[in-house]
Amino acid sequence: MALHIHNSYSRKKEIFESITPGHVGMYVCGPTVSGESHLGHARPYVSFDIVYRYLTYKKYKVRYVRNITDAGHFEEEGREAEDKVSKKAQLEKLEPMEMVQKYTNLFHWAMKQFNCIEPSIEPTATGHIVEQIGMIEDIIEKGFAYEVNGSVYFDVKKYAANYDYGKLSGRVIEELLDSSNRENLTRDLEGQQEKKDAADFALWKAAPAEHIMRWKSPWGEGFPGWHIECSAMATKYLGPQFDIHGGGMDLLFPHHESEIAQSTICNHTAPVKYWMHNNMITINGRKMGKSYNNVIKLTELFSGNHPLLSQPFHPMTIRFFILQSHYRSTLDFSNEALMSSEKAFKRLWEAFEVLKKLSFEKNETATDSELDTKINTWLNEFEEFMDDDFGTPRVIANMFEIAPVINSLKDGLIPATAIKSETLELMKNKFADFLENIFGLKNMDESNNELLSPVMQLLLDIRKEAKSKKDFATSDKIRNQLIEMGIVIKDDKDGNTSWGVA
RNA sequence: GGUCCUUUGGCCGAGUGGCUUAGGCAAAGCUCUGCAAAAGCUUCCACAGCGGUUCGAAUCCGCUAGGGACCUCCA
Repeated sequence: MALHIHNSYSRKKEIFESITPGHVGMYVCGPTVSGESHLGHARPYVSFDIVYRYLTYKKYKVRYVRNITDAGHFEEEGREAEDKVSKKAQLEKLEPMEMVQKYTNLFHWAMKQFNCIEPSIEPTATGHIVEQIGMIEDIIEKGFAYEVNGSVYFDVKKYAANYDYGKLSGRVIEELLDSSNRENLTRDLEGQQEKKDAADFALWKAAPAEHIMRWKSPWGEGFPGWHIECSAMATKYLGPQFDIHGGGMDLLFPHHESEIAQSTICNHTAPVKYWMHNNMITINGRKMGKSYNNVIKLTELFSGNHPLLSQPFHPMTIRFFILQSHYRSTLDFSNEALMSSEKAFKRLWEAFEVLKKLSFEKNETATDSELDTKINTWLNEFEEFMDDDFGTPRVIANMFEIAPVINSLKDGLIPATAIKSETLELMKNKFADFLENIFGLKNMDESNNELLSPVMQLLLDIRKEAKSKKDFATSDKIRNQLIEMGIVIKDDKDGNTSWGVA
């Protein structure tokens, strides 16, 4: 089965065929670094990390571009028409670039915690003012934008007369153009008057005097409009047409719709072959976002320092939590759900560790051919499920089918001869490929360091001796005290004892 | 108000026109164990309501009810 991707543009699953054989160009809308990332931000970056990793697994050479929006998104229709970044900077008494750097660093740190692979190129909006201005000039020249009082607007009505504006987001153009249909626009919005039509959007905004971030342009000092950076940078690094553009569903309109319009005018072609949108993370059924005041920041999640959290959560728990649902479904967050994921992930990972150590003599025929066949089916479905629009939850379900088999093989509850050696090898390969390489998961327990291991071994030896003398007071003391320190020891069936962090 | 989406067992979450017992967590029982923990086995068989299409629907269609997203910065 070939890879199928749900294309938001057609609202259907389509067979994935890259524009250039063997290569994939992928652009994902990155963070606005005017504040700390929260749980909601984790979803797209983990989801598209999986896409990136899976495409790589499928032998594609992927150029993965993810921008940093450090010029801020401008509230072009906002009450005070001010730059989010500059406003907060004043509150915090920081240089705008200092603050932007701070949150960029924090974002990178969080991505590393999540074990997300760095994008191939991570362009910044401030670093591409020239390209953005160039693109705007081009659009004006082609007659699809106009200047008013130092600002430049895209002429949506003219565009819509020639192209399919609104298709991606399912908008009806007449409705957008007829402002009386939109209650929100009955408010008195600044800057609205200078537009030819309410549906027009800004390509360039003249900067008010108090605006800190500003650049010279053919239209005076100002700053780039809301959508142009992605069009400019995607075009620069991926060309006029590229394979995948990703982002959150909330960006469908107007952001991505506008991107299509801008790029189409400049490049005479629709920019993106496959649009992918991840769904939102909700909390008590409501989207997590600043406007709802229900944000849990990543630092709070990792530290457990939040009223809704009973404990800290490891980044891998969160990653696993995200993978347990499909990227196009809403995912409802709760402390309980995360605790459940933590436990599940631990169990799965331990089974994986056990699997890596299993080694049996060569066995050409399975005495339990039914089991052997089942395992092979489960394993082969890994790729089949991923090919079906990245069905990570189903892959995980299959892994949990196999986990008891692994543990039983280790404990001898299932004899080694039950399955073929090659089946065991396939298990090892598939688990390593999918858990580590594609899902990007890794061990939560990093305490297995060189200093601690021999010390633990010593303790376990002493305990073993005590047990053999039926000195349970000593053996229990060791076990209980270790538990207090957060280390759990487990007596295995083969007489050995393993340990790990609780 | 407009457009679109969604509604699955105690909780989280896949899934599809006719055996998937999806899976996880929680709970209960059992096995193992000096006792634990871990592990294994077993139990818990849901698909908002009402109609319709069909030989057959949780899965398709319609209506009703609830929830949500977007229309404004938003992952």
